Amino acid sequence: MLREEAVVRLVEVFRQYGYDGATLARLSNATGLGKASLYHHFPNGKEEMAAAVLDYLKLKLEEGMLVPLRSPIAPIDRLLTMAHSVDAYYNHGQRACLLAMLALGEANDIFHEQIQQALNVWIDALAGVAIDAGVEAATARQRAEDAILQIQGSLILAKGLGDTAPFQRVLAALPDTLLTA
Amino acid sequence: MLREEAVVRLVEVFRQYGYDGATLARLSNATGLGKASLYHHFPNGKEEMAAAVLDYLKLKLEEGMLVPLRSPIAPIDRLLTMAHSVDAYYNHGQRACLLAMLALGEANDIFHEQIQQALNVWIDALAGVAIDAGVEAATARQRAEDAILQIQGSLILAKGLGDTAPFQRVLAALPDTLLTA
DNA sequence: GTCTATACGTGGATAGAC
DNA sequence: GTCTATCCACGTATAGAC
Repeated sequence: MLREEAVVRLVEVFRQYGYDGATLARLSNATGLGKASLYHHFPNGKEEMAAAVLDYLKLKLEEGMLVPLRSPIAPIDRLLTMAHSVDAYYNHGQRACLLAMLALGEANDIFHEQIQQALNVWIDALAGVAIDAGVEAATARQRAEDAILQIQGSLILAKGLGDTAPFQRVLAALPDTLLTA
Repeated sequence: MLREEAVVRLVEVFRQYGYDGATLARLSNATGLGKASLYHHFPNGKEEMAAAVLDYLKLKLEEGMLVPLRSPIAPIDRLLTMAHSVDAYYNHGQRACLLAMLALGEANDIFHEQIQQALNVWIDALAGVAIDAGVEAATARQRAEDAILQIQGSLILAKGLGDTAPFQRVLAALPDTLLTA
């Protein structure tokens, strides 16, 4: 099995169960690999798997966010495209965010650099759209942070309240959050 | 030791480490009680401890939010008071939220009712302030959800980015979020 | 590269003395 | 009401065969 293929399956386990909940049994099940085989691909065990997962996520954020958010179409249309992608990725608000999962717990101590970088990739890409729309750089950064923070918070409410309406509202308001005062 | 005294210490462990990370060793250390003593107070073990922690949190939310948010002072001043309390409670953005912690992981399956209720206590109290300020009920509810969602999201950014500025901005904007269009 | 088997610590939980 | 001692299952990790 290709390493990337394994990583894709590992992501889901860490996303759903968090770092502590991602047991070797679950990671083994999700990949179809025995525990010993996992150690063949990731000699440092669980910690290396999580690190690989975060590397992969950063890569995918760069591909999946930076490219569409820098396309030559109008800024508002880029944001609508992203909102659509985000809606699909989080299964309309029913899926937790891996970065939030890891950032909240102890795992943040170990993976802080990687979590920070991944968040910044996303925030920077969003801020770039606002800048393209004529927003001043510092303001654009703050609005991009607001957008991410609203997405993250709405995912918590979605899980906690069992209601994805706040998530949908946040996505619908996304162009406004970034481009309007 | 009084049960409530124990619960207060247990809260901190679940808040900091999440449900999986809250091991009996840590719960024992935090309370100063041996494992067997914990089972004397909470016969159903860890699950009962977490349930007690959530009951306690709901109680404290009712006391700590409902009362000040229904005081006879101007709505905007009630919100400023709450912002101050929230800032102190989350240690200026450096402390994770227990509800978010539990809502994101597997624990949400077990404690969903309690998590939902606690969130609703908070949201309802906030919505009440907006209603008192003349906002229509459905709009007030949405704005209250927005306020909570922004607080939760900003706490994730604070941990993930290692920067509490977004949290401070969210708190400063809180009266505006609830009372202005 | 993947497996079976295994080692070793820890987590959750209980028995029973005081 | 708290303790020490103990139990069993599971989590992480490794050895070594194929």
